[in-house]
Amino acid sequence: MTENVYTIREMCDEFDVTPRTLRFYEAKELLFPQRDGQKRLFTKRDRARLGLILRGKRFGFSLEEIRQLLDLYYLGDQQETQLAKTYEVAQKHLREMIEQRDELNDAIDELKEQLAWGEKRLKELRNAPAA
Amino acid sequence: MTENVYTIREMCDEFDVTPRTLRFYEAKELLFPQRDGQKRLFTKRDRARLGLILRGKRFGFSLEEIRQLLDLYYLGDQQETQLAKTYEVAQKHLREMIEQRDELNDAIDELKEQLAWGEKRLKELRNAPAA
DNA sequence: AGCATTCTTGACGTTAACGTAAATGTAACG
DNA sequence: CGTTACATTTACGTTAACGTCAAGAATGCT
Repeated sequence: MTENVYTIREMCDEFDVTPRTLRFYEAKELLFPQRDGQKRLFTKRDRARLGLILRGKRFGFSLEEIRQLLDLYYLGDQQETQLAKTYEVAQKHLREMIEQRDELNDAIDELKEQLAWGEKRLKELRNAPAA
Repeated sequence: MTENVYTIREMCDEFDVTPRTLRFYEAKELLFPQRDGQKRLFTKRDRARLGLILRGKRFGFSLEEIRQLLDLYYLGDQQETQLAKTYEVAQKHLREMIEQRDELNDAIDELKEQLAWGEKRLKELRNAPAA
C-alpha cells in the first residue's frame, strides 16, 4: 500500500483547497500532519478531519468553533471535566444546527412560493410582450 | 397611527442591530430609508427587508447574495430579461439551500451519535472514578 | 440660552480566513 | 551539475462586515 499518507498536493487535489489553506489549518491546530524532514505528510486522520472542517464551514461555523467540535469527534482519553465541557459545547452546536435547519426549511418553502410567483409573471410577460 | 415609519433607534432595538449596521446596509443598497431632512426614516418595507437580510445571514449567505435575493422578493415591474436573470439566481439559491439542509440533516444525525457516545463515556468515567 | 441627547457623515481600525509574493530548500531528471 | 518542479517559512496584502472615534447638525429639556 501507499503507506497511507498523503502529500500536500494530493490533499489539495482531493479536497479542492490550496496549500496555503492546509498550512493555515495546521497553524490553527485543526490538522496535525507529520513530517518527513520539512515536508508535511497528512494521515488518514487528517483527511477525516479536513472533511469535517469543510462541512462545518458550509454550515457557517467559524474555524474556532469547528476546532472545538473536532475535539468531540477525536476525544481520546481526556479528563472528565474536559470531556464534559466539550460535550456541552457540542450539545449547544446541535441545538443551533437543528434550529438552523428548521429555519432553513421555512426559508426554502417561502422561496419556492416566490419562485412559483416569478414563474407565473414570466409566462405573462412572454405571452403579452409589449404593454 | 404612528405614521408607519421608524427611527433608526427603533429599528435597532427591534432587530438588535447597531445604527452602523443599518447605515452600512443602506450604503450597500440593501435598505432604502426615506429622509426627514438628515434623518433616516425606515418604512415597513425596510423592516421586512431587514428581517430577510438577517435570516439570510444565518444561512451563511453574503450580503451581496442576499441583495440579489431581495430583488426577487421585491421585483416590481422589471424587464423580462432582468426578471428572468433574477429568477435564475433564485433557483440556484434554492438548490443550494436544499443541498445545505440535506447536509445539515446528515450532520445532525452524526453529531447526535457522537453525543450519545460521549454521554456513555461520561457515565463510565463517573462510575469508575480513578483508573 | 445652555446643555444633553441623538442623529449625521467621514474616516480609520479590526477580525477571520485566507491570497500572494519573496527567499530558500530539496528531490529528481537528463 | 544545472534547472525544473514543488515544498517550506516569513511576511505583508485583501475582502467582508461591521466597530469605533471624531466633528458637526438638529432636537428637546429646563
